[in-house]
Amino acid sequence: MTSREMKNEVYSTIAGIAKAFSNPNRLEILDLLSNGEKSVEEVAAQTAISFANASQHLQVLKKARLVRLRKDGNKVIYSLANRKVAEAWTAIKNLAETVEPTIGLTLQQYRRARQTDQSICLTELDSARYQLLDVRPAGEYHYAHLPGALSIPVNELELRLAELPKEKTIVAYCRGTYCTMADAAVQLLRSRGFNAVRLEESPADASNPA
Amino acid sequence: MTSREMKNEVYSTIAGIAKAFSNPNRLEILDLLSNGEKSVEEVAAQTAISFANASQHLQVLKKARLVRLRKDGNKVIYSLANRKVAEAWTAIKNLAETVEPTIGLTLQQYRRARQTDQSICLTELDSARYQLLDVRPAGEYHYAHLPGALSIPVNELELRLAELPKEKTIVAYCRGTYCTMADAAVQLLRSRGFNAVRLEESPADASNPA
DNA sequence: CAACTATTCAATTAAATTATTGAACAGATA
DNA sequence: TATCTGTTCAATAATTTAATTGAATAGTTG
Repeated sequence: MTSREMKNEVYSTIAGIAKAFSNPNRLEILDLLSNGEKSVEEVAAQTAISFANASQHLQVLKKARLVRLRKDGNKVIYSLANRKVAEAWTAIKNLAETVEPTIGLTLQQYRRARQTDQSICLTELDSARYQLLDVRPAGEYHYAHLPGALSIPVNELELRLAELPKEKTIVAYCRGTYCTMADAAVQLLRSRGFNAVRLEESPADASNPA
Repeated sequence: MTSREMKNEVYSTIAGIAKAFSNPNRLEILDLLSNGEKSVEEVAAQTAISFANASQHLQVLKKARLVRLRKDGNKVIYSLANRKVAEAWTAIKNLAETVEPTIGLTLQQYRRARQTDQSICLTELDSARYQLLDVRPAGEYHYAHLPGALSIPVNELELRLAELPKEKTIVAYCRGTYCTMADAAVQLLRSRGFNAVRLEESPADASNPA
């Protein structure tokens, strides 16, 4: 094996794994799986990806060994292979937001239009004045959640407003920076007379700091 | 802007940047530029990439804003855009080596065959018994190097053996894990009666810890 | 100004990727 | 065993990407 042969093999192998990150649908799937394991069906439902296409992208991620699967009855449940997958994904997100400021501007524009661009950090939280609220599906809350957070999935929120303390500011969070469930929750809560803001961080960020 | 439109735009933008990492030639170029700025000519010479093709890959990296360029006379000099590029590249390398053990095995096989698989860590270094040796081209040494290291480019090594202390073990390093200049240096030094090993780390690793 | 150097651009070809469709398959349920 | 459900596979078409070649460009040197 010559030096050139060794390098070609090594760089090609790494490029093959990096290629798994090069498609927007797969990135969205990685963000989703960062919040807990999901069946193909759920992945397709939670994204705008067709069922067969979601399966195909999951195959690509599997071939790159970025995800694992287990079978549960006739379902196939996918999850991230290990912590380094989320770390690499975070590093790429970080890099992208640095070199391509339009990402931040797009987010800002989306949130400004909904008046949900205000957010507070975990370190500013004071349980006397704030109530953390996890608006993700219950399964994701059970997989991992921030200490002290209440779980009310955004689609049940309207029916369960009574569970929330009127006198505190509600701090809603969801899957991460690019997830919009917390925005919807904040808008709903405000329309019902609550004080509400988004949380700056997400559980996935918190366990995989930048 | 709907939630879906926002997500599509954000994930597509990030995927576009991630795509820049999905080609083996570009990864080799990133490793090269981690060791200091280079002209297109130098990039092509140091890799197995043709001149026009190197230029093309550099354009791709430029479009993804992973590299910057400056003009010097009639040369165009490329360098990494910022620290986060090297950080993301390191995260990807780390991930790849974890999920794809063949990378490590290939490296090991290459070095075993040359008896250069032995290496020592920076923390084990004791300047009374070891002499650090930087065998990269002089320009890369001047861009950044480890404290206490001597600079003798590997292609000049044979003529400059007299500059090395016979009684110490020579610890050679080059561009990084996948660079083979230190292996060549260790082989040459041993054939001339020196004690020599590779250094585990590289300057790029040292300034961008995993 | 002519010749030279370093680089980029344009055109081409071969190969890979993406999304869609519908068929195939494997496990669970009746 | 027949049927249903969740998933994968195979075939296709549209789009991208990669490498090669040679021409074009911009700055420098004689």
